[in-house]
Amino acid sequence: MKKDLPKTYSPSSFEGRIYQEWCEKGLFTPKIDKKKQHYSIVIPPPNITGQLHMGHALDNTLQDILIRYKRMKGFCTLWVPGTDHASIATEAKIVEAMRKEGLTKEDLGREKFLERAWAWREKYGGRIIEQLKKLGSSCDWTRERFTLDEGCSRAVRKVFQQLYDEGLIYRGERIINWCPHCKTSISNAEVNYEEQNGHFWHIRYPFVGGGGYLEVATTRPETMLGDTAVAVNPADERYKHLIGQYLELPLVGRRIPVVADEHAQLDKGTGCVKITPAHDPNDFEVGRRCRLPMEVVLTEDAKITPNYPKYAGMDRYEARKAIVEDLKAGGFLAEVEPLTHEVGTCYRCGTTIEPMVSLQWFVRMEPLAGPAIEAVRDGRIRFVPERFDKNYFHWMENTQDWCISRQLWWGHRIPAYYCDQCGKTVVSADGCGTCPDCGGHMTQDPDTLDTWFSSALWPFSTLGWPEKTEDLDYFYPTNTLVTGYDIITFWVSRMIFSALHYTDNIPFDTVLIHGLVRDAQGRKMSKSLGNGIDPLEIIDKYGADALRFALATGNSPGNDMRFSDEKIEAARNFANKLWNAARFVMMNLTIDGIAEPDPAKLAPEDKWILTNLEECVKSVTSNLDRYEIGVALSSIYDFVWDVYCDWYIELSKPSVSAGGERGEVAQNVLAYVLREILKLLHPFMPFITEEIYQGLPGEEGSIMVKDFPEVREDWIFPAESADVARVIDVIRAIRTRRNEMNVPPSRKAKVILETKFPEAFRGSEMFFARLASASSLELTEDYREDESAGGAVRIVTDSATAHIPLADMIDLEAEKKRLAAELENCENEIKRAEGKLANESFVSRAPAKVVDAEREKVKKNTEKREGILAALARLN
RNA sequence: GGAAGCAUAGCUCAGCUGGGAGAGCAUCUGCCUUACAAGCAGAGGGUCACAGGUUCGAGCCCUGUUGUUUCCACCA
Repeated sequence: MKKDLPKTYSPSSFEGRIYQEWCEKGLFTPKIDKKKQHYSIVIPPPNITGQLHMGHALDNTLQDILIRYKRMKGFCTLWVPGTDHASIATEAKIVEAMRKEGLTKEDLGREKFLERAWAWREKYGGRIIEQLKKLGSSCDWTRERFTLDEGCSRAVRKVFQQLYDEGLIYRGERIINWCPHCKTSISNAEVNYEEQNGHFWHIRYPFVGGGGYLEVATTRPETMLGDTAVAVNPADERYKHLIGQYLELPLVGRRIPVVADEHAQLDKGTGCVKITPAHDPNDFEVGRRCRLPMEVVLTEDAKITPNYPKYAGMDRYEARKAIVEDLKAGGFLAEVEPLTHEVGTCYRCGTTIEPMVSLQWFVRMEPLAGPAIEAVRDGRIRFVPERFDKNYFHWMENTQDWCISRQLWWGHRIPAYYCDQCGKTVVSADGCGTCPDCGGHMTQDPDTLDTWFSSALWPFSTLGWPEKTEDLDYFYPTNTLVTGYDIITFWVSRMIFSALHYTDNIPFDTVLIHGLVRDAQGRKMSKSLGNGIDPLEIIDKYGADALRFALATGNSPGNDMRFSDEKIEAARNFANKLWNAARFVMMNLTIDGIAEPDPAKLAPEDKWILTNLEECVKSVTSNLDRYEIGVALSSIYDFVWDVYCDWYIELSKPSVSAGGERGEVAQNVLAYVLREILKLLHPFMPFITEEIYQGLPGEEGSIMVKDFPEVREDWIFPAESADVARVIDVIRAIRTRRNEMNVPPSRKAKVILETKFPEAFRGSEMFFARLASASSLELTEDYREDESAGGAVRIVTDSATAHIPLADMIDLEAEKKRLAAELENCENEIKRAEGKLANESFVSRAPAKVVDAEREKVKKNTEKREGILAALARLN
């Protein structure tokens, strides 16, 4: 129903209401129609501990734009929402909260702890969902999922068992990354390397029974307690003869052999490497090759074990100090060099990780990686922008086995059971109470799985897999996955190999990668810097539409962007502009519905705006189809502001106020184009477009389920458009001239237009009156100076010369100069274009379109030159 | 040690398959022209990092250089 809009644009007054209406009408829930093509997206599930930040806002804005666009394009669309249990992050928060109460996990016990965790999830898990709603996300909330819900858990257990049965999951003692703060193993992908200042300590290891020493160098002297050998390269002439001899480990007194191993490099350090198989990944490998014993010297909180009474209980850094002191005192320390090196840290808490030998579960990656690489290589899955596939290939090709067990309680408990009596291991998705061999009691593995193990299944577990559900059948594989480049290795790659292995299908066909949202200075937003911008505050102040606009505009796939006050203000201003344009249209509407414009009745300016609209539709559509969301949006911005508002609304005013049939036609075109604009813009700015749409006369239902504009080739009118462009050119030229001469708009003046295109200007009196301060407009093909007027200002375009009798304002000399400059300009243009056209190979090789454009330039500039020369002649 | 991105107006960034460089903000000038001062009408401002190459034609493609950011990697 037609209604007038409030005078000021205040998004907070309608955004909440509109979102609620969409929900109540169930518009986010698709009706499965097998005749229609599906388009589905699964949300990258935010952590339940999380609050909406700018990264989420960007990620979800992009997804919502795609989903809304496809929905309007007639696809059966589904956007599956949900949250991630985020085992480490959540458990850490709960432990932290408990610590404030003076409690530990162990005080509570597993069961009570999990009760707390679920309560936490109850309390905070919904928070981020509410925040996504404020952003306008059109997710199907009836299908909301959680990585730890029953369905996802079943999928996880099933996958685990299948992989185990196939021999792709194994349990073994390997060196893993241990976080002494989180007290769990983490995968290689979860380790961040940071440059740190350290030292290179050179230590002398004496030979057993005297006779000199070998010098080794290490960055971690405290691990020497666990040394079980020193390695030299078998090709190293300096040490070759010493292989097989024994050294006495300083401070400990253990006899350790000198072994030969390629790991020791001739040109590095002293060429001798101390080997600590239990606390270094390389040494672990050396230990296996040389069958060395493993000596564990650190506990799970990174303190020295009781086996070394002198240092027992010291944490690794204290122990380092003490041991260095003792080495020095014992005369074993040869040298200390300063050194910067990369140190692994926990991606969650930043603590320096400790490589340790530990019994853990692993996924064998090599057999899974091959097909995953193939799917991207053969184009079944495409990264946008393409360059990220290099990233992906590199990781996939070099990936090592994935450590999936975590010493945490919050998560999917590993479905492996061990017999208390005979030690048999049973892996079963359905649980196992008694030992199939001896009937003994089975105890389930206490560990849980890496959070990413369940997220890896997300695209199909959320659709019901392993059940054969209708959703899975219809919506899978999904189409676009939208995520940041920082998460390709953690998540995207794992979804790909998981999907290929379990569902025999790709999880999605396109991965749209976006960058990070940085602050106005280009810094990463972070808690420690305190430079984070809260999207919710932005929404409160400027509206969700403005936030979405600011995030979507001027940004291309894969690139970082900065967020600043200027950007969000510009976005809000655009919303305000649209609001006011709509307000103008509605104030002037007397028709009770919007009809298809009838070409027979249209004025040239109507045809001009429709032609421009079609160009805009073309640009928006093709750019959205190529995921160029920012470019698509700026096409709309330009059309709305520079074409529709600045020109068409102004050009339509005379018709609208004149009324009658012409008035109604103009009204209808105004409203029609506005409605198409709203549809084009709806995916980007859903709230304001819906609010305005609801006020249009004769429109029923929500804009979000209307058809997206299609290009209408029959509404492109090149001839009339060119004529209107001529009028606009002349008006612009007059404005510029008047501005230069400081003539106030209040001073009206007669305009005599000398033109060879009188048809183009016929009927444009009102345009010149309103937009070029003309008191009257006279058209002539053969201008003769009215001597009594005493001279006039001449304004020359390629299609007309405007003569304006503002004799008293003219500075003759300045006028001559200006015209001379314009003439020179014009002649340069002609020379340039003619030069090009004189070039034989240009004319023969360049496309006809380009050559014609050059010819057209010559023609236009030649016409313009004539006008300028005539104007100059009159000055003398 | 490998790999990638970026370098365009004072600032922040667009620039689609190569066909005479654009926006927002900032600056300057003039306007309350009843949709909008969150606005209107104008103006100024660029050797598209540098050096070569391919091409009739290069911001765009190729090579190298410089600066910068990021990712990956087991450096004792």
